Amino acid sequence: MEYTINSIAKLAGISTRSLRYYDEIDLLKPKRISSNKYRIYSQKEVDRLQQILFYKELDIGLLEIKAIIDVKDFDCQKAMEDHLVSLKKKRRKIETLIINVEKTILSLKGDKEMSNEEKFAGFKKKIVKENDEKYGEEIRMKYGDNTIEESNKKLMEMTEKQFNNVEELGQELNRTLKEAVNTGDPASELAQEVCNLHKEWLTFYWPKGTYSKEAHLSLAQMYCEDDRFKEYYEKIVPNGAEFLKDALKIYCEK
Amino acid sequence: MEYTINSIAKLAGISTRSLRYYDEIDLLKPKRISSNKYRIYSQKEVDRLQQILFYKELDIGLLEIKAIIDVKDFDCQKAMEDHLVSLKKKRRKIETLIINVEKTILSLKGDKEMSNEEKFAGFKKKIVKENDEKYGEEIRMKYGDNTIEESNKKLMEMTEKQFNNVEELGQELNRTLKEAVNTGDPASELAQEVCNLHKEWLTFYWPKGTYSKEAHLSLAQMYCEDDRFKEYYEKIVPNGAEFLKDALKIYCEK
DNA sequence: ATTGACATTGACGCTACGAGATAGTTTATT
DNA sequence: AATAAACTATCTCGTAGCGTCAATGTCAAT
Repeated sequence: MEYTINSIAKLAGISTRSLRYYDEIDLLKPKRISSNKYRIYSQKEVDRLQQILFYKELDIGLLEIKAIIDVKDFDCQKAMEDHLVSLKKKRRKIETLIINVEKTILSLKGDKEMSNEEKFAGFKKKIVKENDEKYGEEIRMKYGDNTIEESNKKLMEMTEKQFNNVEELGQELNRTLKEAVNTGDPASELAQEVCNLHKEWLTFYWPKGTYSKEAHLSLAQMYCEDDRFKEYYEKIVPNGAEFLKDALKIYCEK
Repeated sequence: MEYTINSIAKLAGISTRSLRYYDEIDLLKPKRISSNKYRIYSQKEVDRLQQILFYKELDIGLLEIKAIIDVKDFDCQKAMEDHLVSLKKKRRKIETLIINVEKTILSLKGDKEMSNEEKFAGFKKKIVKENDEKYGEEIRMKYGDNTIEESNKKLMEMTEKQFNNVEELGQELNRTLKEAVNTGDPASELAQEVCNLHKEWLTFYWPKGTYSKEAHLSLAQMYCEDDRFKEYYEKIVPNGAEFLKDALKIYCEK
């Protein structure tokens, strides 16, 4: 059975333009070109297209799809897991955006009730307390009482979603740190990505406008001097605290 | 105080390329151009840039930001609410992608436990039952027993998140339907968007590959002939069932 | 006078096509 | 057989928000 471009397009529910594009980028070549220059596809190409569309629905880029299908010993599972991570990252970003837009709308309304948030106040109070007990002293010493109060207030204002969000961010930070330590190079791209995540993570707990590279670096040094911090990061991965400090040094000074 | 392009860029933490681009699209013009063709900014422009960056952090497009800032009686709150809707839509999409990628990974592992899902099995059973009682008969008549069993199975396999997802989708469907009925035109863009949402909603409950425009259209006709369906959509908005049928006719036949 | 840091205006690249122009080919109708 | 309708082809521009050269001009310091 042979198909023209239109019949295969209708079969798959995509445009002929897409098929021409897939031909152009060598993702899906027609079986042959007829004498009148028409593209002729066969069942084999239909099958391949099915695969392409399957991965496309998962929002995977066309070039990666090509690799998945063509490269024989491609680690498909790893690709999917990586993709999952990037999707979760996007979700976190959107969650944050939604929360911020909602806050903006509330402030436009002049409405400061935030009643839903109060429902989680007890829960969050606990987190604040833990956070304060763990790191309160250090931050207080470095930046004064005002900062820590602001930080707590900010935490109090977090919605439950935001909390989940930052929890997930923390997990990603830890996971990426582990990977980065394996590279052994605090200047590696991965290590600098860790710093980015760490910065994101920090800005959740530090009040608005507090963040600066200097403060970030100073915190990094604390990480190694203070045994409690050190222990925390060592538990995640051996040499974690030291590595993070080195990476942050490079990150903050460039 | 006057600023060069570099100083203002560092101040705001963005690239000079961005500032040139903002100039190009008339989003942020420098106060004046010096004799050597350099862009010179003043405090006023810094303030404006702050505003721009605020909205940019909410992921609002530059052209819309321009409107928000420049158009005096711009309904900012409505813009934010619209934006919120589109963000939630994106979130839903990503949630679905995540679920599908997770399923793909599971099937790659050959692991069919889905233990987390089972936690919600009881909860979902209830939903399945309700769904079955409401619409089971009709679907059974039209498409046979096999389909409804598949449908239930599919529902059973849904994670709680997916459930929330489809709930939200249903709400958007209802909301959009209300708006569309107000236009009065079943061929309007909004009405056709309703059809799209309805299709999306259906594909959650119909087993894979079942969807066709014919089946969709046939369902639409049921909506009007059957009082229970009619009542359901009438409750959402007067004339809802009739309008949806007309819109779906146009949608399915084009 | 030279160097280095900063400025300028292009122009291409990125993603996955949509849309349109223009031209040739096949199929259906009169 | 003539004509119209439907289908095919290639080519080009546009999308959003810049990053990244490239080529060139300007300013401050050595």
